[in-house]
Amino acid sequence: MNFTFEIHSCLRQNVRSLGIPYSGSAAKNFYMKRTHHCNELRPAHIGQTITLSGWVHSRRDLGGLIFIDIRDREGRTQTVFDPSDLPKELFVQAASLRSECVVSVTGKVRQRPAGTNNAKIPTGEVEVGVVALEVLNMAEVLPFPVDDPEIASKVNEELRLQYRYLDLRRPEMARNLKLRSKVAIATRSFMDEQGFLEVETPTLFKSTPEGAREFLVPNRREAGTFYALPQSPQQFKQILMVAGIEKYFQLARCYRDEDLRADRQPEFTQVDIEMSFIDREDIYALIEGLIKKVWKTALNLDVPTPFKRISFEEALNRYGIDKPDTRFGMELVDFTEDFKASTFKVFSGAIANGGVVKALNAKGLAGATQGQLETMTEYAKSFGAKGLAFIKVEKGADGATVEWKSPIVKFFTEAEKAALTTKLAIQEGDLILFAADQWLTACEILGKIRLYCAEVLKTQGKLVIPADQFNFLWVIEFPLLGFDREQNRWYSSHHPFTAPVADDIPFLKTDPKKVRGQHYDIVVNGVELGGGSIRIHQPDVQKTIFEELLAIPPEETKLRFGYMLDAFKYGAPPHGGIALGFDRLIAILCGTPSIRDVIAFPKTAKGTDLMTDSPSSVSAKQLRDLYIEVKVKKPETATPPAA
RNA sequence: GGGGGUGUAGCUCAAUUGGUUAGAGCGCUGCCCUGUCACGGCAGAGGUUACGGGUUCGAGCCCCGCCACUCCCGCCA
Repeated sequence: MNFTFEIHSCLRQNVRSLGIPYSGSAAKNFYMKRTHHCNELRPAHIGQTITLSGWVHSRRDLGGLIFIDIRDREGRTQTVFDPSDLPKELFVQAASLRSECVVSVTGKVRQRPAGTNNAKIPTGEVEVGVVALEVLNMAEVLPFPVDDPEIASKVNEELRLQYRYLDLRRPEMARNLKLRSKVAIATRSFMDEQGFLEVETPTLFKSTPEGAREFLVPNRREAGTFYALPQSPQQFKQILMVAGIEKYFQLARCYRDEDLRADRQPEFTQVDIEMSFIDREDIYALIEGLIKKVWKTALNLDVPTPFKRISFEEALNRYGIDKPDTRFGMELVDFTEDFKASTFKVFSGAIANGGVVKALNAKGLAGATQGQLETMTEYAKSFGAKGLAFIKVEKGADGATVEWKSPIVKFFTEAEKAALTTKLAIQEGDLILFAADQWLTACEILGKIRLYCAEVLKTQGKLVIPADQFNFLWVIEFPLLGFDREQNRWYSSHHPFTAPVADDIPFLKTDPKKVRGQHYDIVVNGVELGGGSIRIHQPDVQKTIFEELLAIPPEETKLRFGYMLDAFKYGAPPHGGIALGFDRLIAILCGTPSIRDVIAFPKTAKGTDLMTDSPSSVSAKQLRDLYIEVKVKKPETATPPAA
């Protein structure tokens, strides 16, 4: 009671000294400042008078006694309004509070009565006996609950994005943002310890229409010219190496105007890194150190290093994908030799055409439904295959012997069957799936099916992957170039600045397909976390790549990359770098499949922001200033003339 | 650009084969309640079944269109 008086008289004094009339507890500009966060109070605080500020998380009104849990960013604490200690009006005010009102509460920390501790929250041994309440703001009834994690996590994402400020109040979302901040800071401090400089690069850049579609920004000062938002700071960071920065990093915002996915947003953040006078090993060691520190900071886990390395070719051969999830087996097995002379023409014919036969054993999936087999067949067809060959290994009709149920087994010889049994370790209950096609296609078909089978086995409880298992992997020795049949020309598998492996340089002009790039991807649990390369630092090699292999006309090369080739003439050090997808990194650490859950204000699958309703149309004057004429117009919502 | 899924009360979901007045839990409003923490009890309000057409005696359900969200393919040097 006395304390209440003290606070109010103190407020009054403060207000008077500023010459502002004080209107009691309704004063808007001054309030009781918090002394503790809502996750802080423990038995050690018993007896202290403290102040909490935050939101009404939940209210339990027992009539003669009211419990209110106050929540702030850090946690929550139970406060008790007991009419025997309080002025009546204060108790009435407490009864009128509803979820998410903003309050400051002052009271005495006390032990909870025996048997009423709440083991679910860290502050559950104590409570605050309220002596003063200040309502800082009322809240309307919410469009969805933020206090119940079970319901809140199921709320339609559309609604969550529209009221993102409410969604972010949920402790689960607050935790994600907190972890993101911690990791960003750990990254900066690690890079600083390693001698890197954080340099900001422009986000108003030049259009370089290789690769992803760009966001364009019209230039008001010269009609018909545009900036582009960078897809990555690639060129700038290489120029910084020419500039002698030696070790650069940046938490860089990047923009790509491509369709979205759960793990792709039109703007995203990458940990962008570049170093001079290094080779691939230096990058591996640096990133392994960074990951170690990040995992320790975020999850208190010790990540073993160095990471395993696997070549692109081996990754495809064993897992059918260049970002393998190695937390489970089900590897692909090659049967090209075994079926070379098979009477089953689908197999032997593919081999005669220069293709391969591969198979995988989905252990325990013999009971696959017709629908599941159809889904897998669709995957195969999407790669151009005619169908999907399979064998269900099940108990025979007699209940004792094991039978291979499949439309194709009748074509197999005993030797072929024996090869399958041995190499795939076939047992009752297995499902064997085949791909017979060109090497890459066959691998990719089974790679896709392998992941699908794992999903099915997971839902059936036959495959269990611990949540804290992180299989890091370097994928290396990618082909430098791919060939586009339709356009009849070579393209960079990654980007045109990637240096060829030194031993392969002679093949550049004779057999480009054979040239491996000094490129590396860092993969964890089937997710591509990042990638990079040692760059070309000799202008003549770079020119060869641009003009002879990528067949970009010299004038165009000059127009688009001239400044870079120029820079390289004046002493470019050997250099290389890497970029890690920061949003994906945080999503993995948070255990969520969608990066929207780790971005404060993400966009929907159509690239809109439901809270601000952007993108939106602009005024005719704005368009005129930018020399822009809009040809296709969205029908405007007609404003009815005023009555 | 293409394929799949979803859309019913403020929220999460039901609604048999197309058949009476579209239900439940939570939330909300009112009343009661001094140890709750998913408080409890009683009562009540709340619906253009996303939207626009169509078929039918009759549509939440079937058909066509359209919008939004979502997952995937293409795309993402």
